[in-house]
Order: sequence, then structure tokens, then C-alpha cells
Amino acid sequence: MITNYNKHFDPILSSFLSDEYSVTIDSFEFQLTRKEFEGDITLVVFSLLSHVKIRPEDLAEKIGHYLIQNHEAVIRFNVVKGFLNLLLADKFYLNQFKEILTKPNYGHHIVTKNSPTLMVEFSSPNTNKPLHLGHIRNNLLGYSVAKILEANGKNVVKTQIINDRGIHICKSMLAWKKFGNGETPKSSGLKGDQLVGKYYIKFDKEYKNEIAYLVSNGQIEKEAKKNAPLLIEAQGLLLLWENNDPSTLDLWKKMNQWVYDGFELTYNDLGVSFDSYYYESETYLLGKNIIKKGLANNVFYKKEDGSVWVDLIEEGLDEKLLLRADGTSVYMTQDLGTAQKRFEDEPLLSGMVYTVGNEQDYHFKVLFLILKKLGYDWADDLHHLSYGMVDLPSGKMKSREGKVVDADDLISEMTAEAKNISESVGKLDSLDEDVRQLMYKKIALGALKYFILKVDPKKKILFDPEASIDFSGNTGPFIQYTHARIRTLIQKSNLDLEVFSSSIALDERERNIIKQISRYPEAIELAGDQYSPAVIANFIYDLVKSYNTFYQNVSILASKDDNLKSFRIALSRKVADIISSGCDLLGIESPDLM
RNA sequence: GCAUUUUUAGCUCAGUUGGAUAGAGCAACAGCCUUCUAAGUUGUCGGUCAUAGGUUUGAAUCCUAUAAAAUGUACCA
Repeated sequence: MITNYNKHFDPILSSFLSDEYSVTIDSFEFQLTRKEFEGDITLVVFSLLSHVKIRPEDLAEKIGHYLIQNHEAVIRFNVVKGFLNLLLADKFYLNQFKEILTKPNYGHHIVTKNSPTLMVEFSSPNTNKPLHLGHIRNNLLGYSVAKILEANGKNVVKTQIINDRGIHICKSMLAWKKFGNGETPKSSGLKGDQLVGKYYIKFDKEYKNEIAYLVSNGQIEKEAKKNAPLLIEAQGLLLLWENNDPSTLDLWKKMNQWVYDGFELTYNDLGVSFDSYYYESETYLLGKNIIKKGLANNVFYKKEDGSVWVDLIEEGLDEKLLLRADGTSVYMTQDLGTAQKRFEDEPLLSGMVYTVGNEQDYHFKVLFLILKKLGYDWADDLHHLSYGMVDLPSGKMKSREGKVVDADDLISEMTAEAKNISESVGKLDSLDEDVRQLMYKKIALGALKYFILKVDPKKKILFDPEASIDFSGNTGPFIQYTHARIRTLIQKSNLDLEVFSSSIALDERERNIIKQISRYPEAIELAGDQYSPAVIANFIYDLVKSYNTFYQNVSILASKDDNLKSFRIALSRKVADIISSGCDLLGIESPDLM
């Protein structure tokens, strides 16, 4: 179904049906005509039959005749079963195109101070290990969705909650203390997050050794896992941290800072950024006041041992623990508190989007339900942007075991590959060395981002490091390349003004392009409704395909007719603008040269 | 066991929310660079839309059952 023709045809169809059959229908269903039939758009007549009791062919025929006589855009029609195919005048498309040209930020809704504010949370890393491919998907998705929501007229606050405390952080701290010999990012030349990650892996290795040793001395594995000295020591460190032990806090701050510095570099490479930050070390005690409130309202209840629970069995879920018997909070408690805090921090906030993997579908279902039960009016405006895992052929990535596709490694490998390919096809040779290096990176990231964003978020991605990511076909570089080609074409055209009259006979390919670009606003809205960059990616790809067949078959600059040439350049420019805009929504750069 | 999600060409994915004869890329094969950039383009090959029922004028799309896979299943975060 398409909607951008409704404003042109709904009124006239509506009045026809009311005059002829005394029925009131004010919206009609159109679709693009299949290429094996003559026509541009197709009115699907079937859905009208419940109101008008005649054969679909007859109704279609009548409507067709009426439109020819009463709507200047319709020049021919044919009827196949219940489908009324309408052929529209070139002038209609030219006018449509001219209308598009007058809208500077075509497809984007304007954001004002009064627009609703949304918080989009993504990234949310642990500070004990570097980012891997799974985090890349999270970052790209969150960032792109934030952009898409902006394009849909929302004020967006991009935020992340940093998981900077807990036993896992203490593990890497302890390993560094014991085995690090004072190693720093400076002394080792390692990126800070890589360095800390190294000690997280080191901990796991030594810990496993200890378990093996204990088991060989007769302990059961389950016991050995609890009794290993390293684990006990790490737990001790967590206790010291919670009691604000100065030297522990110092080490914690120092190592976290290394990680933040390292992450910053990776975020820069990925081109993502944030407007605000939340730290779990500051929020992990929040939420207890909500528990009190819930108890007072009988939304929650207390068990004999003093633990607090919520009963969601009526909603088809389970009972969920909110506060342990000893009064300490759990993950859910924190999230309740953090949500509330954010609405206090941002007075204009009207909703939130959580970019978190589908492992936590259940958690967010429960979280949102509890907030709703507690009566927060914003509880209906929370959305869990759930996405599938990125798996390796060998299974799940496990950073403890070092079985990951490291984000930094992947980016540098792809940059090297972009360089290889550029050199072998002889592109970019004219550029300076440093500009060229930047270009390789833009192309590499274009490939990576598109590879990830073009698939529906909820589907899992299987990434084969052996196969690597393509640079030709349905890929980011293909889109970037088409964009660059159009930009140089425009430059070579040397036209000061792209003004043209409406007396042009359009080529079928040109009509197709106009049809496609006129649907860009729909695509942006759909992407926003579905929180799915894939919608944009696929839209842009289709447009690029259409433009390429046009480009391949029409010598644009060779045209003797200035009017036609102006039109074609204007069309090309609009296509380039939309590609560029779409890439921007995906966080992909679209260089003018390539 | 229960819950959620996924299943479309050899591989990776689309499929405009129920419309006509299901589309791309990769891979394989055959063409197109003296013409605006060949990371391109034209064509060939490739389909029991997991399976079986149902609803409907019409189903890859909605419902039910079955199968396979992934994830979750509460005092980890």
C-alpha cells in the first residue's frame, strides 16, 4: 500500500462514490502498478465491494471513466480483475517533483522546542572489556534510531548507562593488581579498554586454573567455583569498593578512565555520540523509594522473609523479586529508579527507547508492566528496541574466553580491505595520502554500518569472520559510490540554475525515480514507527538501483536540450540529496568523491 | 516443561502491514569500458515462502497445530 497519492485522488473518488452510490468512503487503497501492466498507480477496488454491491470489474471500469473525465492527471486506464490501473500524465510527475524541490529538508519533520522529547539509550557498556561486534550493532542501531526519531520531529537525547561497578569490574581490577606489574596504556601502548580487557581474560584464566586445582584435590566443581581464592578476593574487593575504601576507589577510577579513553576512540571511529551519561555506580541504589510506594499502594507485597515481590501472573508473566530479604536491590529495582530519575532530570521527557539485546525481552516486559501498574503516565511511552545477537559460526561470542570479534580489530581490518580494493580498481589515486586514508575509513565504515543496519533489528546476524564484509553489490560502498558519481556529474554540468518547464516528456526511468523519491517521507515515518533503520537502508538501496539504470542508459550531460538537461541534473541532485540524507540517518558518510 | 522470537533461491537478505505471475545482492554462466567514475550495468540459471490445516473474493503476510533453531525462565547485571 502507498499513501502519497491519496491526497490527489481521495476527494474526487469520495465524491464520485457518494454521488453515484450514496456511500461515504474517504480513504482509498493505492499501490504501484506492477510492471507487466500499463499504468503508474493502481486502485484496489476489492475493498470497496463491501459498500458497493456490484462486480469489481464494473466498478473499476466506472471509476476509470469518471477519473479520465474529471481528473486531469489521469490519461489512460485499464482494468484487470479488481485492479484499476491508472496511467498518469508526465505533467503530474513534474509538478510533484517541483513540489519536492521546494521543500528544503524533504521528508524530515521540523523539530522545535515544543516537540516531544525522547531519550534513546544505547551502547551501555561494561567497563571491564573492549567493545565487540555485538556492541557495534547496539551502537549503530541506537544512534540511527535516534536520528530517525529526530527526522520524525522528536527532540532526542542520546544517552547511555555505563555499567561501571560490580563483581566483573573487580575481577579485572584484581587481576591487574596481581599480575599487572603496574602496566598502563602508556607503558604498554595498548588502548585502555584493551588493556583492562586483557586482565579480565587473565582473571578468568587464573580462576579456571584454581578451580581445576581444587577439583583435582577432590572438591566438586560447584563448590570449587565458590571457593576459589581469586573469586573470594574479588568479592572482598567489591566489599571494599562499597565501603568507599580510598585505594580501591582510586584504582577503580584509574582503570575506568583508561576504559573511557579507549571507548572514546572507538565511538569516534563509529561516528556515534551521546548527549548525557548515567553511571551505574551512581544509580544502583535508586529505586527503593519506588518499592515503598508500590508497597503502600498494594502493587507489591512482602514475603515472610522480608523480600519484596510483584505478582504478574494475571498478566501472563511470573512473580518477580524486587528487593532481597536483606534489603538490597536487584537489577529491576535499579531500572525502576533510573527510569523515574530520568523523567525528573528531563522535565520535558515524554518517552524512552532502550536499545538492549533480545536476551532481555522478558526483563523489559516486566519493567514496563510494573511502571504501568505503579501508575506512571509515561509508562506507555517506553519502548524496548530489541535486537538479535550477532553470532559467530562457532556460536555465541564470549569475551571472558576471548572468543569475540573485537570492534577495533574489525574496523582496522575493514579499512585495510577498503584500501586494497580502492587500489586495485584504481580509485582515489589522485588524492593526497592523508585524505585517502580518511576515505578508506569512511568506505570501510560505510560497508560495516550498512551490513549491520540493513537487516531487520529483531533478526540475529550470523557473522563469518572468514567471509568478511563485501564492498560490491547491495552494500554501503555501492551507495556511497553512486552518490559520489552523481555529485561529480552535477559539478561537471556547470549549470547555475536548474530551472525547467513542465513540457518535458518523461522517460520511464525518470518517472520511476520521481515515484520513488516522492515516497521518502513515508519511508522515514515507517522507519520511525518501526524503530528500524533497515527501512531506510532498503529504501535507499532501491533508489540507488533505479538511478543506476537511468544513469547507465541516459547520457545526461550530452543532452542538447537545455530544458531537459536542467531537469535531469535537478533530478540527479535530488536523488543525491536523498541518498545523502538517508545515509545520514544510518550514520553513514556520503563523500562527494570516491 | 512454559514464554518470546526466528524459519523466503546454494549463501546473505527484502517483501510498502491481506492484493495481481514472490524480489535484490553474492556465488555460477554469457555480454557491455573510444561516450557523465565498470565498487557499475544487461541477461541466463536458481522458489513446495519450514510442514499441515483454517479464515478470506484474495495469504509469504492473519489464526491453530507440528517441526527445527535461538533466547529467557526471577534474589547475575
